[in-house]
Amino acid sequence: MTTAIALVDVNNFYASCERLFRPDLVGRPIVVLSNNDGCVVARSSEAKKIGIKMGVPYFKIKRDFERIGGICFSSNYALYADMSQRVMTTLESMVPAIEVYSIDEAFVELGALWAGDFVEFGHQIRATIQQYTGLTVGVGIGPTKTLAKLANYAAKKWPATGGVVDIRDEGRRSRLMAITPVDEVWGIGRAMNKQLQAEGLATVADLIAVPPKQIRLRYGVVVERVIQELRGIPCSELQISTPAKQQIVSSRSFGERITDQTAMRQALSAFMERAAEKLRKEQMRCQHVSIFFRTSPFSGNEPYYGNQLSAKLPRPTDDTRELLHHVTNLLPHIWRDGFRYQKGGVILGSFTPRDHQQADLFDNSDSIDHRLMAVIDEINHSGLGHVGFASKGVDASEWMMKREHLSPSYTTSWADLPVAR
DNA sequence: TCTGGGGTCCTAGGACCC
DNA sequence: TCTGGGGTCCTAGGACCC
Repeated sequence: MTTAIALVDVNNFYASCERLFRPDLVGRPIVVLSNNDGCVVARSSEAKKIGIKMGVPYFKIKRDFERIGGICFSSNYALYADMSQRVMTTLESMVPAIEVYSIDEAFVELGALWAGDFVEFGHQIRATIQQYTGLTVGVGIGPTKTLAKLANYAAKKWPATGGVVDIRDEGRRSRLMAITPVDEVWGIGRAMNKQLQAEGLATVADLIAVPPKQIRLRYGVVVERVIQELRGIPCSELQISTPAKQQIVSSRSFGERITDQTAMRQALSAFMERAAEKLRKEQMRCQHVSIFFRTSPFSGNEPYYGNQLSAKLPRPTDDTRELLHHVTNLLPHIWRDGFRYQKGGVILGSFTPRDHQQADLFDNSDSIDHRLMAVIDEINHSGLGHVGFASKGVDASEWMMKREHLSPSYTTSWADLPVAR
């Protein structure tokens, strides 16, 4: 038998995490909101059933949703990250190799592991994760990642499967493809779907029937690989070790619109502090810094302005002070008065490992700076207090994001530990 | 009033070189 | 009217993902 890959993902992950600690909410529709309590990013099955769409701005549905007993939560990433780790650890204990693909899903190498029936093993994975974490997963099995994804879709779509579907069998596969819309395929997004629909390709079966010679020309290499994978030819290996990051973004929508440059400088400085901390955690230095900000692209009655500016640094750095300096330098070049800015952020790029640095013959301040940053990071991670830089200001209330429906940090803060009675 | 954040990969096009 | 061309490197922007 050829190799087999499973995609395991948690059903309604964020909403399920919230309900784990609120058994009183069983059966009630739950949504989880994006930062700033902006739009819906996760829904319980009840919320899906009553037609709440992914990504819809919460204010548009709030009244109706709450009237029928729906409940909303702000995103609680500390909780989700911790629950995610528990799921992944459980999974790791059951199989030889996994690729953690996102916070709530992982590709699993099944290979020669299981002499018996993979479907049966899938059910075993489900039962174990359910028992250890209280969360329910779906399992899709196929010869390639893209097919495992497709199988996982089927496991969700048809509850009668019991949440586990294996499409290594070609007959089974083609029956599924004949009734699955193309946009359910991993890698086919909105734009490509539109093009495919216009050409009369509605199902996955239609897509893989396109003559191979035409594919690259008409749809590009990305779709070419997608189709190969759908035909059972792997184009993407399991990524077992985490690849080094290529860029770090720190950005936010502001709690309130920013209209003056000082506030923007402070907000971007705060983002830069976080980005620099992430950079040091990766043990990297960067040689590229960008800042960006924009007004809301949605408000039709206001003029739009957004801009981005980047700087190349003379030598790689991970020093917060130096990076903050660039924020201050870049900002005036693209700042325009008279707009109400809704979002901003910073991007770091062009990384080199910290330990492979060319030493400067005449300058040994490097090691001192390094120690200073290390001490700051240590203090900030200790939970005892926070050391920051003056450039971000002292009052962040103006642009800080809103999280008015935040649940307690049940699993990551002693003070919030649930009490059993 | 109110519309996420953090990533990757690919491509087109400009700058520059010889 | 009247154009070099090929290669490389870099960046911006788009598409996609969760």
